[in-house]
Amino acid sequence: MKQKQNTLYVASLAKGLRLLQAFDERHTDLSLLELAQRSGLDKSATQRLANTLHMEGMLDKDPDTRRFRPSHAWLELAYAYYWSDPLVGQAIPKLIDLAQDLGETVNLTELSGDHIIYVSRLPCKRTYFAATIIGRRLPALSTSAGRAMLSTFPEAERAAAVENWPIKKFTPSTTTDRAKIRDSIEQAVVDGFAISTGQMILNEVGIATPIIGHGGRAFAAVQCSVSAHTYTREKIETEILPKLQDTANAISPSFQQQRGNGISLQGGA
Amino acid sequence: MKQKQNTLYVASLAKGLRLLQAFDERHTDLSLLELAQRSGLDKSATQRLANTLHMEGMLDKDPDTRRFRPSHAWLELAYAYYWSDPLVGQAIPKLIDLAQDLGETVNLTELSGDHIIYVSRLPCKRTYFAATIIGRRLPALSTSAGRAMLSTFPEAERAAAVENWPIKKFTPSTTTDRAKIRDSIEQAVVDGFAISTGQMILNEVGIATPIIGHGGRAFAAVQCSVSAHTYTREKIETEILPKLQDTANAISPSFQQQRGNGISLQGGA
DNA sequence: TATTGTGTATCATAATATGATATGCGGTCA
DNA sequence: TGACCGCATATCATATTATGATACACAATA
Repeated sequence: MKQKQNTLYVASLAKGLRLLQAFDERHTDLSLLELAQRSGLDKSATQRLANTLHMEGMLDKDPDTRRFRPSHAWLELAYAYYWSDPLVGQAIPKLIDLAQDLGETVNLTELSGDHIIYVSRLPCKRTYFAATIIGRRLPALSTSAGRAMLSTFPEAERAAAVENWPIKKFTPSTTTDRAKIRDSIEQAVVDGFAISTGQMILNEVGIATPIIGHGGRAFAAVQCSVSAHTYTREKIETEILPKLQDTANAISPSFQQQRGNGISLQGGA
Repeated sequence: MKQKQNTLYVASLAKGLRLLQAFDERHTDLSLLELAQRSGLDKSATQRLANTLHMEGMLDKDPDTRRFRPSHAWLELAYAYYWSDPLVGQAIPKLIDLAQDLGETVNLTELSGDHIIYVSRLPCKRTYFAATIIGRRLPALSTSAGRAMLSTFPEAERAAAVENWPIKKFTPSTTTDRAKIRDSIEQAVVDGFAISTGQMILNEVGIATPIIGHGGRAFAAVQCSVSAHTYTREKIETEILPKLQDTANAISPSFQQQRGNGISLQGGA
């Protein structure tokens, strides 16, 4: 295992973290060997590290199948995160009101490097599972929320992001043409909001308004997802947008701190 | 640092985890020295471990104040947890419907040792912050959800739990008399649901129905919190309870796996 | 300017993690 | 039934890796 430079880096800890990150939507429970394969560690190391994580309550272990799974401790970490994020406390009451008012699913998203992450979600209607749980990361360029945030950035940064940030194709109608994405963002600069259709799921419309923070830049957005079957563009602009913008504007002034732009805060390479 | 037995336990990893667990509702961001104090590690160890966590993206670091904070990665872990918990996928759609139907806050809780933990929350009205975020752990005996789950346990285990499990006083009206808690649970055995008043917050009423799992035992519950000012006991029993029970019953049959009773799954001591 | 409380960097030492190897255990197939 | 296979678990000598005392840097305060 490569030592990342030296003496200020505890490799064992990093390896242990790699084990945690081996779990995702497609890998919900893992055997020892699977864990070893997914983490790239050898059998012995995996054994010791997984055992340690189990002892410390970070991994559950099925006594019959001997397979490991995320433990409740993972939710406790999320709990601690929420208290530490100054935006969440300000936003949640207003988001609750908004969701009840609209009767549609409302999300709070933050910028995390070149992705957005769902920090808080208030589902009001049944949808697919991934749309109901927090912590999901998506390429910023492919989401209404990401485009809304980017629209508050200086022109040069917007251009750089459009050019370099990753894109992923989720549906046949996901936009992979960066020129079109640029247009969408530039439109958001004018409008103050962003709309995207069918980027993640067919016939799903996302509407997002930026939460303006430090220096006029937005690192968060209020987002709403509705069905294209029940909402026309006009209906969205008259019924949803004003309330969405009011909510974002109401959150903005009470939130002064910058966070999570992924350049200054994150270390490593 | 004591080596927990030997050779199958990586102390550095455990120490790193202790650093993560140093963050909670009262400690949202920590300096290096605070981190050292709260984790019980010396300055050098803390420095190396915190630096590693930062490099790996598990801790954000404010470039000005040099203080550490939980990173978005903590939410990603929660995301992975949700996929791994077989109950959540079954429950969420039904909980959404329930919350919309009732217009009141609905929670999904699971048993985690002798505590309950909020796994999913669907707030419909403004409340205090801690009631809106997932991952909160509370002593099972002090909650309607915990009592509802316990009511499905064999008599001997119920008795043992009432006697030994922890209690914490949150409000002046939190019940600390274990005899009364026993009565409350025995009543739930008969009724099939549990109600508690003012345990966490004054004038807050909690109503919970167990989600029956493996072998008739419940390790999860559907819970609803309402204000005693707007709901009488009768109103709760007629308007809320039937729907709550329907939801719990609808989830139960589709959920066969046992999880998280905290005895068989957790290791260590 | 001196001082205190921080964060950061360095380094010799030994304690700690390493990973090859061996054992145990439960299935599956002939 | 017996041999086999896959996987989890245990062991142990080795040197790689973490250790923590110490020294330095920097900012805020007095």
